[in-house]
Amino acid sequence: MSKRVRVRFAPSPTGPLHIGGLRTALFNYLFAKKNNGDFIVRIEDTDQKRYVEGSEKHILDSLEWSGLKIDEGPYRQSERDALYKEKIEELLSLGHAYYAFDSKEELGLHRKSHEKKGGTFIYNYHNRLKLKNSLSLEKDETKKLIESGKGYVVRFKTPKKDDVVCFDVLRGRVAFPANVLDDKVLYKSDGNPTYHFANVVDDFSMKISHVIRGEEWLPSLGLHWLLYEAFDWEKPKFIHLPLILKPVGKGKLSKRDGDRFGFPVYPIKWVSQGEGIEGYREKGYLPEATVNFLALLGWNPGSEKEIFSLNELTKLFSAKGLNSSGARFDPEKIAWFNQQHILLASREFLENSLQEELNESGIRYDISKIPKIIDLIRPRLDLMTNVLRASACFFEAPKAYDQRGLDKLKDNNSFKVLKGVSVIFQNSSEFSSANLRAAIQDYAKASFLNFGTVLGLIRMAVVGELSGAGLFDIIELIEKTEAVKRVEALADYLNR
RNA sequence: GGCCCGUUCGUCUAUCGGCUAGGACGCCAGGUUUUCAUCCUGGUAAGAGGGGUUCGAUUCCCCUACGGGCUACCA
Repeated sequence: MSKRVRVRFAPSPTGPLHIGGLRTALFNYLFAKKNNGDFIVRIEDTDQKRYVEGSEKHILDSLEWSGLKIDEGPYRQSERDALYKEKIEELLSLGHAYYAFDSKEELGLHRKSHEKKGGTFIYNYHNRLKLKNSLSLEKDETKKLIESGKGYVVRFKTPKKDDVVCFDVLRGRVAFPANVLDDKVLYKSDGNPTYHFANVVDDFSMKISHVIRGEEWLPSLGLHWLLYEAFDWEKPKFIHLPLILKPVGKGKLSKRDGDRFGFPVYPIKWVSQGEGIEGYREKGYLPEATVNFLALLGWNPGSEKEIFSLNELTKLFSAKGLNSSGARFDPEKIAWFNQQHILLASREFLENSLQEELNESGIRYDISKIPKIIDLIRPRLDLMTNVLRASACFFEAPKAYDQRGLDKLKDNNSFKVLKGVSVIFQNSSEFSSANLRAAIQDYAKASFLNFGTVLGLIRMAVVGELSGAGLFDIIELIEKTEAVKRVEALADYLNR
């Protein structure tokens, strides 16, 4: 029997979750669900300086909105201090770690002087004996420094070897020359573990089977690998996901790109210091569409199908379909996914969305007409935020007329034509779409009018612009009194 | 600078050595809808460059170029 699949999404609460983070969470989730495993969330809050109030909530709310259900957690590293203390003691006694007393200033100086010479300062076996630490100092000196309260860090004692050979599921063998790996700080002088240490300890203690994370972690794989070996722990499998790149220009997608390109970078709204930045949810995107788009950015199902629900994705997902190169974020494609998912959305959902908007705006409506309205506006809906706009003509007379459209349409005869239409409407015995259409058709023919022009005028009267759902369907729905009123209104407007 | 990863249409991608290089978004044209949208049909457009290996390379290897990431007592 193979090991139970357990994956984790491990964000740090240093700000809102962005769309790239959501994708990492999504791939973890899909992998877990596909393999009947557990999706665990762990908040990596070991750096109290960078902690941002509200970000943990934003992360969790974003996951919930996206439909990613957490099986375990959220754990918080800040609540697991005892574990890390125990493990660092263990590593120290194993001789794989040591105390270091070099000040930040001293290290900064070293770094600077190396940089000047075009090199990089690396703290490891080739120079650690020349630096201030428990390996270079006498035992009692070390003890004195520890007890002095001036602060110390615990560093990893990188073994002296040629190559650290690691394996990544997507990339295969990845080797790092050991001499470029430095003795990373494992425990900070503030008494907290660093990311690297807490991360490895937690992944092991939580029995994580697959570490699925962003490619930005690939360079630290060597360190993590050595850490597992130092503890003699069995390693998880590692999958480093390619990064999401900006739509245009250089670099990876960042939190500031949203403003610049005019598309959201957060799943849901982020509020800080009274200022809110809208997310996909607020901009009218469906979570299904957002998830679908993200899933296909760097992964493919091996077929030509593209539209999937989250549930379908959990059945189809395979790490094999993951690819290893960075992908540019395409706002136009996510818009298309949204449209496709609106086309597929349940009637109830769309009805409720419309009713909510109507209630909020205080618009009175006939509930029995809602289903028909949804049918008419659905293929015209791109963003959920447009439900009201798309259905406005069913509830209210146009507040204004599209002037350019009207100018093209109207002539000296328009007033008369509209009056004629008004009479036909009033005399219509069966006020149905088909009937009305036939009546107007006859009217145009008998009066030697261009049917399209007549239709345009009526549409202008009813909708206020030359677009929207089938004209006679709208008219049937708004019923005779309202239809006549609107036609008369435009006639009056033209007669002024 | 050093280390690591990557490179197929403008963008997301398929291809597990045999290719007339397939699909999707976008764009363009046509059709349906007397509008708009949806939908349908067609078109546009690609394996970075140079070396190998091979009967045959987009596919495997090397070099170069380009892109990306990392290089903190941040994650």
